[in-house]
Amino acid sequence: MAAAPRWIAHLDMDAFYASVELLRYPELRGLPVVIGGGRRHQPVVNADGTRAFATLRDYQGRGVITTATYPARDLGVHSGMGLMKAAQRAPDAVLLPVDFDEYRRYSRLFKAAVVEVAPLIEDRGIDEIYVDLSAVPGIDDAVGHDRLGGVRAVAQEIKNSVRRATGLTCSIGVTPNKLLSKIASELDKPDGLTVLTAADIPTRVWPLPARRINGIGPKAAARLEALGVRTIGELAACERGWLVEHFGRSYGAWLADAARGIDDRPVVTHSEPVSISRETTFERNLHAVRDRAVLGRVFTMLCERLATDLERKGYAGRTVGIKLRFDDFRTVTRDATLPAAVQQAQALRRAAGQCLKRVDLSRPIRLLGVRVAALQRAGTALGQTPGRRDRAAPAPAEELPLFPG
DNA sequence: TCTGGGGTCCTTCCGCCA
DNA sequence: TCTGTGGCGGAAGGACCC
Repeated sequence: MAAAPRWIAHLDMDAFYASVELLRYPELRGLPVVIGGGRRHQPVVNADGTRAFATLRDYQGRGVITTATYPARDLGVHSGMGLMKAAQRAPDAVLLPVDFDEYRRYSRLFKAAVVEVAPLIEDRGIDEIYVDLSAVPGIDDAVGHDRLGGVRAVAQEIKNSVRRATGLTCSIGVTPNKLLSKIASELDKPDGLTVLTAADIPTRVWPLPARRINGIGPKAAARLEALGVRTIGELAACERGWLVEHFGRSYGAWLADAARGIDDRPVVTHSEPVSISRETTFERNLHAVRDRAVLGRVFTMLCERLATDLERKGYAGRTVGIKLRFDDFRTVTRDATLPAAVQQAQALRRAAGQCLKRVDLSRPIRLLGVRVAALQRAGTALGQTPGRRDRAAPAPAEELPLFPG
């Protein structure tokens, strides 16, 4: 029996963080604004009640742009760009600090508004979701001569609901699967609504760059380009076997399907986290010996924050790991699996300290992170030993770990 | 003065063990 | 007893995403 046809929506909030900030600071509408650089650079209220904002020219540090308004993008700055570099291109652009608590609040608001219309949603981060519309009443109804009128009406209702709840616009793509919907939601940004069927793939999808497929990143796109494949259509014209030869069995076969618009992944309405981590990039590179004291304090602080996160979310984890990035941007990780799950900062610190001893620390360090994986619900499983027999246990931690702090 | 922070998933390698 | 094999879990790195 053929699977029932599906209608899957991808909803993406338009320039989400920047739009939330513009609700708060409406006087910035129409101006180039970038969000990024941590929590510094808060606006200052003048004596006459007006607000003074920092500009990019004031910025010193290693931050990157998290989001930019459309006028800022017109000046050649975009998310991921270093703020120092952006300052050269747009020194007068307004700089606002990130406020994740506020973005999370609006995230909850818009998701709740969608659930009112269609309850089956999959969280894909703070500003986007997938929605399974297949069972929404009226979805298959034609409207006048528009065979897809029901789909458009439901999608428009979702957009209206989000707008009412938040004052923000979003873009929606509706197609038979998640892969195509993700592409479709970007076709008419901002405030877009795009419905595609399989019949639209050759005209609407195939002309796009291969990079527009979610899962083809900069590396894969460059390799495809080197093989003479630039568009999704050119990728669809490649033989599956040839793609498997060049990209491996799994990824090659996936590329072949993706280019043809084939994707049967379900909308997943519930998931558990796999890992939780904390990391920080230093204002200046630190040296393991010379900056031992400050490294130790940061290391302890990261473990304490991680422990707080674990407790708040109700998890403990058996695998504790560290991440280091050196001045040459090389990244190394080390992790260790413990006999029992841990949650407390001291236990994390002890395990992470052991991991640290396995790394050559002769190069200057720019980033330090701590991670916990193999998560279990705290309380139910905390302290239980694993089913599998332990590997040879590492020697007991002699105290005086690296980075005392 | 390049390049944040918090995630997921996949591949490869390695050691252990049946 | 020795050697080969394959499964499995853990470790490390990399690509990708928001």
